[in-house]
Amino acid sequence: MKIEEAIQQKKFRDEYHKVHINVLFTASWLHQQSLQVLKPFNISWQQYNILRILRGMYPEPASVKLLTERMIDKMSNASRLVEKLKQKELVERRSCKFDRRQVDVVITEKGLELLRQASLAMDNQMDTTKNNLSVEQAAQLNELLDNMRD
Amino acid sequence: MKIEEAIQQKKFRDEYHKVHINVLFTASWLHQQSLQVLKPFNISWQQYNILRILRGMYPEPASVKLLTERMIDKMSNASRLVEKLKQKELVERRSCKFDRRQVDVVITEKGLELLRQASLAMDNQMDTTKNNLSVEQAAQLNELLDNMRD
DNA sequence: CTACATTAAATGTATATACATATATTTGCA
DNA sequence: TGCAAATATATGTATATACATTTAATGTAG
Repeated sequence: MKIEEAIQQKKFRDEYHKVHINVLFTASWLHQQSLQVLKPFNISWQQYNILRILRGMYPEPASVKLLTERMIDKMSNASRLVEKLKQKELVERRSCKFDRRQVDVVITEKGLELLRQASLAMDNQMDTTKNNLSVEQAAQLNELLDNMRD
Repeated sequence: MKIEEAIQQKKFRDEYHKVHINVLFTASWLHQQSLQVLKPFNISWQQYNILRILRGMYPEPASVKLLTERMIDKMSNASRLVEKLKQKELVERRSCKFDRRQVDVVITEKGLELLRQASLAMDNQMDTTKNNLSVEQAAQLNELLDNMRD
C-alpha cells in the first residue's frame, strides 16, 4: 500500500517530506508486526533487542552502557529494561569486578532458550519481505537509508 | 553512517534482516531530530502530527476516529492527545451534532499560529536530507518502502 | 418498538520513552 | 595525596503506547 493511502494524505510537499513520513510509518508498521510476533513470548521489542545483543556477547557479559550503545533505539532505558528481564530470569546482573560502577549483564540459559524460539518467529516475519523486494532492492534500500543519515 | 557502525553490529543474517533494523533505526533517528525541533514549541511529535491533520481539514472539524486513521502511528491514543492539545488551547472540541458519539475537533487560531512556526522549523530539518539524497533517490526510497509493505 | 450488535470515544493499567537528577566509583591533575 | 571532573548506573516524573474495558449513541433484525 502506498503511503498516500496508508495515511490518507494525497499530496506531500516534495519527495523529501514524503521520505520522512514514509520511514516513520514503515517503522511503526514493522514495530506493530514485531509486537504481534513477540506477544506469545511475553517480551517487548526493546527487551528482544537487548537479549539479542547479550546472545551476541555470550558468554561474555555486557555493561548497561554497551547495551545502550548497541540498541536500535538509543533513548530507551537499558537499565530499567535489564531490570524487567532480570525479574523474568532471562538475564543475570552482577557488579563488575574491574569497575564497580559497571554491572555485568549476562543472558541466562532460560533467556537463550526463549530467544531461540523468539528469533525463529521474528526471522519468519522478516522473511515475508522476500515476497516484496529482491535481494538487490533490499541492498539498495539499505544503501539509501544509510546515505540519508549522513 | 552505515547501520553497521551505528549499532556496532558487524554482520546481519541477510539484506532483509538489515532492512528491518535499518528502517527502525532510521525512524528512531528521525524521531530524535523531530523532538529537538519541536521542543521549543512544547509539543510532541504525535501532537504535531495531529495539528497537521487538523490544519489540512481546517475549517472543517475532524473526529477522533479520522485523526486515528490518518496518524502515522496508528496505535497512539488520539483521544488523549487531543485532550493535551485542548489543555494548551491549540484545539477545540465540541460534540458532533449529527452523531453525538463523535466529537468535532478543530484547530484554534493559536494552534494555527504555533503550527506555522513549528512546520517551518520541521521543514528546515527535513531539507537537510537534500544534502544526502537526490530527488530521484528520495523517490526511489519512497518506492522501495511502499513496495516493502505490500 | 424493543433487543442486540456495532460504533465512537474515553478511561484504566502496565510498560516504555525522554529527560533531569542523584549516587557511587573512578580518573586525572594540581 | 587530595579533590574536582568525568563516568556508569539508577531513579523520579511527565508523557506516550498497547491493549482491554467501559460508556454512550446509533444501526438493525425481529
